[in-house]
Amino acid sequence: MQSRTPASRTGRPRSAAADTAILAATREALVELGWSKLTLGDVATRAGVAKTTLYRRWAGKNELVVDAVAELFDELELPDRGSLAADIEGVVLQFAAILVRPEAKSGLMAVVAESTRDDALRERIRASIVERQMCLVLEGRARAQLRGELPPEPDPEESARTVDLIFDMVAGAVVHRTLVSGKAADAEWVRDFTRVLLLGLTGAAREA
Amino acid sequence: MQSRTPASRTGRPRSAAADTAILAATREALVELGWSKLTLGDVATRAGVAKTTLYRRWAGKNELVVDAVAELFDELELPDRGSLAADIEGVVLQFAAILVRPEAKSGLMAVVAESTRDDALRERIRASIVERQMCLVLEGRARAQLRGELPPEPDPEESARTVDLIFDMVAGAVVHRTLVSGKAADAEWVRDFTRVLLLGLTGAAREA
Amino acid sequence: MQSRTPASRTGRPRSAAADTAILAATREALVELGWSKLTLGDVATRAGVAKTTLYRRWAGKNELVVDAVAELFDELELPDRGSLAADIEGVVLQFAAILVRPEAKSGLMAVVAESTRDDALRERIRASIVERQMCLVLEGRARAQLRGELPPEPDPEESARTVDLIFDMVAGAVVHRTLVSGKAADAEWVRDFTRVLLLGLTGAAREA
Amino acid sequence: MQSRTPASRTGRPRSAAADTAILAATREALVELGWSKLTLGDVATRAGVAKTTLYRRWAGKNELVVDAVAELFDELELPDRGSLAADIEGVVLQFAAILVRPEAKSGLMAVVAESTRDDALRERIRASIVERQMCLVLEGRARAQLRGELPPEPDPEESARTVDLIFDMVAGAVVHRTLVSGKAADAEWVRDFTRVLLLGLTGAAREA
DNA sequence: ATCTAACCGAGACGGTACGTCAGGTCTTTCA
DNA sequence: TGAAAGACCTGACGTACCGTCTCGGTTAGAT
Repeated sequence: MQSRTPASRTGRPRSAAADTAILAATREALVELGWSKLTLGDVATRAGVAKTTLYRRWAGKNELVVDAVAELFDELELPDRGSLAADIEGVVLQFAAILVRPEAKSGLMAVVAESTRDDALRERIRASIVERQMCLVLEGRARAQLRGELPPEPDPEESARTVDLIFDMVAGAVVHRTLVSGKAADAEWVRDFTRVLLLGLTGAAREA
Repeated sequence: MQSRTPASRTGRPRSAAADTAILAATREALVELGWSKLTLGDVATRAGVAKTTLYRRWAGKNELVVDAVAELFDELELPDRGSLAADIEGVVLQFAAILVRPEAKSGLMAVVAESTRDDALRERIRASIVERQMCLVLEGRARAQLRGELPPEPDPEESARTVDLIFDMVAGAVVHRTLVSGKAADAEWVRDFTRVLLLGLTGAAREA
Repeated sequence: MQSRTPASRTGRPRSAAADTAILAATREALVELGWSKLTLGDVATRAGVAKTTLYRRWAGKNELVVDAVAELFDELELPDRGSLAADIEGVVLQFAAILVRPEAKSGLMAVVAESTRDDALRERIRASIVERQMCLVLEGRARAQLRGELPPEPDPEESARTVDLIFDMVAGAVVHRTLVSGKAADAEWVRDFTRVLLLGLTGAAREA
Repeated sequence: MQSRTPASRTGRPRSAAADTAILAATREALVELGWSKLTLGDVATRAGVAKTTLYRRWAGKNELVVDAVAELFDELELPDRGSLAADIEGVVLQFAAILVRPEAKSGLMAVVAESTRDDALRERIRASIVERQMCLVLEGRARAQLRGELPPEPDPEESARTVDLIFDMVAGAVVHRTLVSGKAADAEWVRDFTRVLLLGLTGAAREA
């Protein structure tokens, strides 16, 4: 997670319970205070932990919040709902359900904003949050190809471009709907969105 | 902009030059320092203005940055490029060109993040940034309907839903591509995106 | 008072009422806020006068408060009570009565403190507050000499020294009692004080 | 001194050197700037200490200056000079020597002025400055009674009144001479003052 | 069975920025 | 042209957090 495994074998081991408590406290503080008013001292107090313990494990607020928020996305799954459309609708609804939770709302955009000036942070976000979502896109496409709903991709390079495009379109639309427009990504919206997306994708695939 | 027009006739009037200098200084500081290290004291110094003058006009960092960033979007236009696809590609490229500028990158996501806990701020963003973009979507659709590329919408309520959807898809995809994925929304990507989007929209319109 | 009579005959004349209002407002603010929390802006507001008007007439807080407090000492008198002891007791009681008023308490010591680093201010205090008190000492001694209670002073230089001494002893004791010890200079204390002082003075005069 | 002895045994202990440095820096700043231009930020800088450290230990400027000035009076002693007159002259000269020092001059009157509106401050002054002086008066009287220069006091209540009176007369006269009249309390003045005071006291004692 | 290294809590440390406020000055409009 | 209104700059205020440090003490694994 955050530890770079300092390869120390001797000495007292770090308390595993502390990690859990700190991340939970971070989410709790995000809900109550939001990103900008969240302070590491407060998180430490909530977690019943000294501030030094916290700094020993995370470099700062950004890294801590990334880890705390990342755990929220662990619950994303892609159960087989029988069709590509149903699969997409299912995962988008799951994704939207996470985004409306205040601990995600407050923290996610903020760390993304910070990551525009901090490459290490961006990489951390990519690895612990974005990567997981990207896997779902790949998995969904593979499943659709098995079903015959999508043709097998001819060119691996173009394939990667398409996956990137789909990912940005899906994630971007849900995030924008939820956090910028401030409206719920409810079942109706998700249905409309999925229809447009799928028609576009199949149409583009037919053209090629 | 920020003034609530106190309608005072007497007394020394506010310096109009100060507003311009402050907003420019804010953008300059955003470029150099980014959102989180930007301080109002520093902005005041850069603008050659007292900190109190700044606080007299803006409630805080958030409001100031919204106004500073909003000015960047004033340059968004929708010249008639002859077809809906060309119009969309044009405006998306403009939008992406703004988003890669560091003053936008640093500030925009941050204020959006803050707005998740501050309704007044969200409304300010909507009025001064989002609204402008939404107008372009409406204008582009009207133009496409005149050209016969899109059918006139039958139901005004569904029409509004569609516009919202398009807007979230366009803005969301570009923002996600640029700020989350951290890749350029270049001509090739925009072409791919536009093709998928238009096929989806026309397909959905045909179904209905 | 504070004006250096710039001998300007033209223009709108200064409002005489303003001076009165400002000094009264200053005393009022001294009572409510004390020296350190008194602000010129607040005084101006209370007096119904613009801050600029105030600065046109006084150089700053110190000068203003000196004038405001000085007016309190205008009421000091030395009615003939028939004996030196009674005269002293009378004037000391008057002096103490002024010192317990909050507008004097708060302001007097503060401007004296400031005057330790500002000779112009010390001179202003001397001229408008101390001088008046010193006159009473001189007047009282003259009256006592007429009555035969004190011998005429032989040496003018020694005479001045004695007056200074008496003045410091009287004023100092009352001020210390009231403002440092924080106890009332009531009739009993004044009687005790006067007895010691007079016995000392007459004893010293007899020795010489 | 300023600490309320929170009796916390854990955590990093407070730096004892900081206290010394801060109080010395305060006196230095008093000499250079005087009370009104002294700022806590400047004191912190001079002491090589953070402003927060300063605020952690003292509630504000007043409390800090009281402690800084109080240390000046630690050097007051009452060596046995053989007679009451000599004892008084000695201590008064010591007292005057402290009062002419600019760090005392600037600070003492100012905190007394502030104390007229702040009972906690008055008590702090009493405990750390006035009390010490009062002890000298008591000690001097006891010594004089041993020598037979003063009669033993018959009534404890009247005794306390007399001590208070003497204290206000001595301290008040010296302070007034030095800070209000702005003249030196030199050997000659002290001799004159002591003669008058002693004649008054012995005369009053004889009467009783 | 005791080292001993790394952990833990508490909290003081030097700093930076905050948002407010007062001191003075300057620039309007009004009377 | 003075007075009122109020915006302006300067700079101190007291607070909150930052990230680091120094404590006294605890908890394992290694000797």
